[in-house]
Amino acid sequence: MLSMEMYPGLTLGPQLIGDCFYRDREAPAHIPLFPPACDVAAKALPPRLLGPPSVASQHDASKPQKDEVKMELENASLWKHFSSVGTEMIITKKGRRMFPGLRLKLSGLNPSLRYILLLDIVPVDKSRYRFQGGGWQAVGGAEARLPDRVFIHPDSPATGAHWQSRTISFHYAKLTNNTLDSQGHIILHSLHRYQPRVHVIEARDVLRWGGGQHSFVFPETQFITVTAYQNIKITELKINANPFAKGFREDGMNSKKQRDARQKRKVSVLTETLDIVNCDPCDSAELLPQPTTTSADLQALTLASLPPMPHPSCGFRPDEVSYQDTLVPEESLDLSQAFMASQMSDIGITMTNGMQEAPGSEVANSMIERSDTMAEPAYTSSFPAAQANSSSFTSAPLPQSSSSFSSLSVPASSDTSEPQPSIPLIDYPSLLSSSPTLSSTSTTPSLQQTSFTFPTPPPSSSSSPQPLLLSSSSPSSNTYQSITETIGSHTPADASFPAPSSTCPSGLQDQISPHSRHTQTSQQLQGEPVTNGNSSPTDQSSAVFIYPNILPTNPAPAPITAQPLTNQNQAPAPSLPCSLAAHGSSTSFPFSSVPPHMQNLSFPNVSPSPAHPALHLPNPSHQAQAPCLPAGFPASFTPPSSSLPHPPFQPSSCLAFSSPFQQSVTSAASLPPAAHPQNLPNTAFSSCSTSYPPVELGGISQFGAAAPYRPEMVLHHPSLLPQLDPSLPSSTPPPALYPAFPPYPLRLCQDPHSSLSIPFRHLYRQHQHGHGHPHPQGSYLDMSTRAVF
DNA sequence: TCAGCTCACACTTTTGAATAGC
DNA sequence: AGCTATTCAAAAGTGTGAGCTG
Repeated sequence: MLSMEMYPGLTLGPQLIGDCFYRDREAPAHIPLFPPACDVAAKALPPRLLGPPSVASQHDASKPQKDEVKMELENASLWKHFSSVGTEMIITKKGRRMFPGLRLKLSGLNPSLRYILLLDIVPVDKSRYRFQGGGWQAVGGAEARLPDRVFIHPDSPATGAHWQSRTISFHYAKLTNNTLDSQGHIILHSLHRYQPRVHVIEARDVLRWGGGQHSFVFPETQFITVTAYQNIKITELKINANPFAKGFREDGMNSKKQRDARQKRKVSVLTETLDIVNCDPCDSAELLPQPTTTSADLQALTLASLPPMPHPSCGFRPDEVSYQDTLVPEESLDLSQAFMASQMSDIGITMTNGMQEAPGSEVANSMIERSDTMAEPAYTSSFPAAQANSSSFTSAPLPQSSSSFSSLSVPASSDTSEPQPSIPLIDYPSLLSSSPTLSSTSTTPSLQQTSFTFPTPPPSSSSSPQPLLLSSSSPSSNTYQSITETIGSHTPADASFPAPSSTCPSGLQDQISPHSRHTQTSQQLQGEPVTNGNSSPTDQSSAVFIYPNILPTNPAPAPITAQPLTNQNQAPAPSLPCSLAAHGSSTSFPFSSVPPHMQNLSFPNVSPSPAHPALHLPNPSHQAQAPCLPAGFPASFTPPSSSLPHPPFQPSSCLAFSSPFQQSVTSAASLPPAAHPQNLPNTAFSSCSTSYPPVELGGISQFGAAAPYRPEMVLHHPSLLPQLDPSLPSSTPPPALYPAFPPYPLRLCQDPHSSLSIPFRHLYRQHQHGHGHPHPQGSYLDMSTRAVF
């Protein structure tokens, strides 16, 4: 289930609402892809079908070793170096990658189950920052929260074996400050402080958000967004650490010296051009390279005057400049110097590891990023300490103890139900530096145990949203593992990731098998190692993800009945009003922002057919109020900040906080309009979490004709759910697989369009061309519009 | 006036098509 | 004909700095 902290969009504050309505106006023809009926259906679903399996959680608790999921930040040292200076991330209109990138190591996953990895970035506080006096100062309040987007790792979904067999990198994720971004990049405000988060979700649960889900936060990955670097130290660090910026190094062709020389030469050439009379062909000879020249300035000048062809004497080495050379900076680069120098001895190792990486620049980057894992410099974040007055940092709820290392079981609703004004301000840097547990090789993140129930939010009267961070009332251990509270019910003990044979007609499986094969082929073509993932018998046939139906009639899903997280007040649903299940039409749904092999979501039971009354819930207000939202949902409701509370983490600490995705919008709605999330009472479960925030598939670049780079998978938080267009004609709906609300299996397909069912193709075209939407690539299956109904 | 943003620029790396060789 | 290795050009990523904007 989506927590409001995870997906602030769930709260649908004014901003989001406005956004939704804006979209609606702009695309009047746009039909909600995700039928509100589902919300209704979800609301009507019996609690046992919607909530996270508490029983499983308890069961898992008895077997702590089984479901403990660990995540390590492989390049933690690099991050800490940056953080010690004050990490800045450039954001541009076109999107900018993060550097350092998130390089993670996962363990504790079931090798045979498939998981989806998500990255999202949330504000740390509600402050805007300015670089003053050599440091960042909070100045004023943050700008309105932007639509939250989620970046899905391109490998998703992949088996646990796959994730655990390699370094996981999110370097494809891009950050932008373009609020109208259609590329699916993560939209951030400049001069704001953010915290990346990584979520691990069982693939088959991704669309139902009911299965085990783990969220991780690494404090050292916090950064401040900028459009131009403010801190020269950061610039130097980046230049020395990022291969793409090699040209700006002292010995690079784009170094300041070289640039100055070029500029000088340019002026000189211009002068010569103008002064034709005085032009002497021999004059240029003065600038010819002098092999014996040792003066850097002269060399630079010489280089500048050289023709494009590299000259042996110019200092330009076509061969890879050794890191020894490039990483050892000038005097001014004390930080990077110390750091890089400390890594030199390990480069060989890191290179070796890097070669195992996925294709792409990651290897190059990994060469550097990995190197950081070997050394552990003293880490002191340069981010301003929380200031009671100037920064909302102070207001952020803070985990109350260092015990947050341990994963927390979802606490009782009372755990965090009280505001935490009394929580001492946490000086993030100091905490980090004082951490005794700082790992020299990796960082174990804060862990956020969340449960997804998606797309069928548990209807509940529960009104208690779950703060992202829970005060660890029961830090049971110092382990950094999360305890999957819900995985048990959804995760078969065996490794099989079943296209539930028992529930899935063979016909469908046959139908989708080609996709499965195709997917594997695609992966191979992409050079992505198809590792253990396919070794599993289940994987062999499960390229098509048929999510176990959680319908009342479907016995497959395990005992979700007794989950403590589930809203016990959920109204029983004798029948599912949601038409999705009724038709049982297998509809391919392209996630443009999803990796090619994942671009299609098959909704076996989803029928876009307008014939289904349940799909006709075009009432915008309905969405706004949602099934989960009480009628009295305050229009002026202030979206609870998803800002991360200033974590009292210790640097390597695993801040375990239960922030189940099962965030109840209802609960948010029930809060005082101005309620701050941090002050919101914590509920272990949510009633209709996912129903509300419409899942918005933000920029689906894959759909675009010209995806600038590898498919990035960014979802708008409010719309992780593929939406269905009830108005679209349903052509030859496949036989219903499930009588009731469908589980939205994922269908793997290389070409999203080819596998699209007609209705969805139409939908896609509609998005792309239909109403003149500014997004040229039509990349947005912008689920956020769902909120507009 | 100035902080912040945009864009063009030069450089580097990555990627994939084209080609050659076996 | 098929496979592998090499070459090369285009695309993409990077920080810089001038110019623009509010």
